[in-house]
Amino acid sequence: MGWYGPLVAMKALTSTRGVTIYAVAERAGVSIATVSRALRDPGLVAEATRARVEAAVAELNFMPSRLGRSLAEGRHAANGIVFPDLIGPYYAEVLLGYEEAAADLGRSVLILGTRGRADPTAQVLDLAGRVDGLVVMGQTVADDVVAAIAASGPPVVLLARPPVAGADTVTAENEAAGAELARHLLGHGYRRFAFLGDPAGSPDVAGRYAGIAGALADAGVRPPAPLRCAFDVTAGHEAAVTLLKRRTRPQAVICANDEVALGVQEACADYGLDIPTDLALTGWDDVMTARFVGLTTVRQPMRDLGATAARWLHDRIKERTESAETGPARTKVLPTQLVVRRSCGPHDPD
Amino acid sequence: MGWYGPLVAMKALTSTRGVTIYAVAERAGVSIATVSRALRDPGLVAEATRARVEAAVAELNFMPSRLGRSLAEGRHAANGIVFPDLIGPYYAEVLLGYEEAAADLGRSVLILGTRGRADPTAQVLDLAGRVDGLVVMGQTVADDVVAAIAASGPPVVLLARPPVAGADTVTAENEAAGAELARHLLGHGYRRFAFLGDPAGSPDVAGRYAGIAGALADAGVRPPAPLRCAFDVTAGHEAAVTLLKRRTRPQAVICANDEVALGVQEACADYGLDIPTDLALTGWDDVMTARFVGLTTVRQPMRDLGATAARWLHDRIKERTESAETGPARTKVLPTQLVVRRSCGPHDPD
DNA sequence: GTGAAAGCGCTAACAC
DNA sequence: GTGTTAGCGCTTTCAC
Repeated sequence: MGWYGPLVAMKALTSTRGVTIYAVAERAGVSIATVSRALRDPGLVAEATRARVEAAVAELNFMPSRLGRSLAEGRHAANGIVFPDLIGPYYAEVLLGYEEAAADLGRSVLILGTRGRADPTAQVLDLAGRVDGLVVMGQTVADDVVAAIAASGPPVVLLARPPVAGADTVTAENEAAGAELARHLLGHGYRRFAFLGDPAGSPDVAGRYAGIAGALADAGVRPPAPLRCAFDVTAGHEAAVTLLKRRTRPQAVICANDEVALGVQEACADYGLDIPTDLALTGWDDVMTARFVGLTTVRQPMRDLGATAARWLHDRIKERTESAETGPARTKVLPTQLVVRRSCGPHDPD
Repeated sequence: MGWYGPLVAMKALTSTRGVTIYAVAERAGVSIATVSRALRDPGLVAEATRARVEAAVAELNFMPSRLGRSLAEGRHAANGIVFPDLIGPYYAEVLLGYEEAAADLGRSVLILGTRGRADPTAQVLDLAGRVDGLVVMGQTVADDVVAAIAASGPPVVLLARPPVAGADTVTAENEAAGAELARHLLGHGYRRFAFLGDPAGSPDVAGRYAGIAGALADAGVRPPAPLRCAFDVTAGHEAAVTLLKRRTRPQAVICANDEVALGVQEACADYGLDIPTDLALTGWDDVMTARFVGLTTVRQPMRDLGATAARWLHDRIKERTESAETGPARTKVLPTQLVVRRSCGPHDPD
């Protein structure tokens, strides 16, 4: 904005803290209204006046207060995003896509991780009061909270979470990809499966499991009950230990995400089991490690998820600003892609 | 705060948008001052009055405006953080540590990625105007901008970046760990080294290179000139291709971070070179993939970096609020740890 | 082209 | 214990 001229200049006069528009006006010998105009639309002010204002701004090192401005304008020029956690590459990538797109649209980004806190409601509501629009990911707050915000707070876009009335929703394809993955494994000849992950813990996982179970059932194979575990390497490792102790061992282990699969891989190493010879293994997300260890997985467009959410939010905010009609809630499902590597078994080199 | 009772309630009366403290006061039959008191220090208000206020708050679904509150209080209750990028696990982990600690201290977090934009100054200054304290990481903005903010804006804590007058600094140990790494490799018997990464592009890398070069020189080995490359897998891959074309091949390749090393590993696979037989390889950071591919590296306390910065910032903010004396700038170097795995060569099983 | 003044929604003296 | 009122720093009619 204004004060990037004599950067290493003054800090005297008004004791530096809080150089207000009044000080600038006084120094320039004009009214605060003129200063405001000169700053936000120089065309409205006479050449000479503007020069004086600019000089005063530079000399006083003036930076308009965002708070004052926002209060007067009735907007924050900021967006928020709520995510369950930041552990693992998935959320970081989504966040990256979101921040990038939001910044391009000239908006600051506020983040809030709920990391399984008992009741993040208060924090989410607080966040809602700081932004012009809010993205809510996965299992972070209850539907009624989302609905309440969407109804009487800023617009909300849901990410990787089932739709709620009044909010747009962006997700990645889960069910069809799950089915495709299952069919691929069936093609390898496997008939005994295990599923590691908690469908109840995440809408995404629920979708993946549904697709997998459906495809297996269609092939006359009884879908495995999910072996519930958290979303990280340690949980996967532990779940695998449980699994490997059972009397009949599965031929293929399908995991809710890549990190769980990596935990399984660790456990197999401990037990002297070779992947894929002794056990086929698949993950989900296609994080960097998956590529380096040859893990078969399903790639999600993580950055795109974030970027799409940012753009949709922007639409809604504009809609409101221009007091246009509020369009109906939108839904978008971004495509995912099966990535076959060596962990699911041998393939003909073609 | 107030309005989490009848969540799915009203949205009428004041057209839902902007239920102010005046509306609550009117409905409760009291003054706005009383409403304010009832909300922020119930003890100051008579039992019966408070009940009426609370009822009004609930019925109107009132949520105090952050903007109004912040303007009156003269604080944002928010912290900011500026980072070069969010690609790769490193920054995400630091951010995680920061957000977590900040949230525990009751502060919201604003993020800003500069991702190599030409001049992020304006954005950083804008951010500075939205927060009570700011963390600035690595190579994002010039020193004079940092100094200007620290002098006449909110307190600043520097992260993974050389000290600037007026700001605290938190970094991870680089030089000593670099030396230790180099000595370890010398212990393997290697004498021909390569260094992949750009010391000029990051203070961290500069420190690592300095430590490595020093230790090599001490051992009578001429330090390699850095083969400059960016901080990601692709860059590492490309740099490795250049390197492997040279007439004399190094015995050990030391990389500025893990992702560069992973790129080298890829390139070696393409060239049919085995690690560590044909080439020893090391990274830096100890990201998840490093563990799974057996990469020797140096572990950084990434979350701790973020958490420490958050706490220091909190100290400074409190200092200012309580108009206490401003203590002298602090500096902290968090310890790092050499993690030896198979990529640097065979070790005696002990 | 410029100034005066009315807010934006809240907090905190200061009275009563 | 409660009400009045003066800001907090800016934007934006409405006059001149």
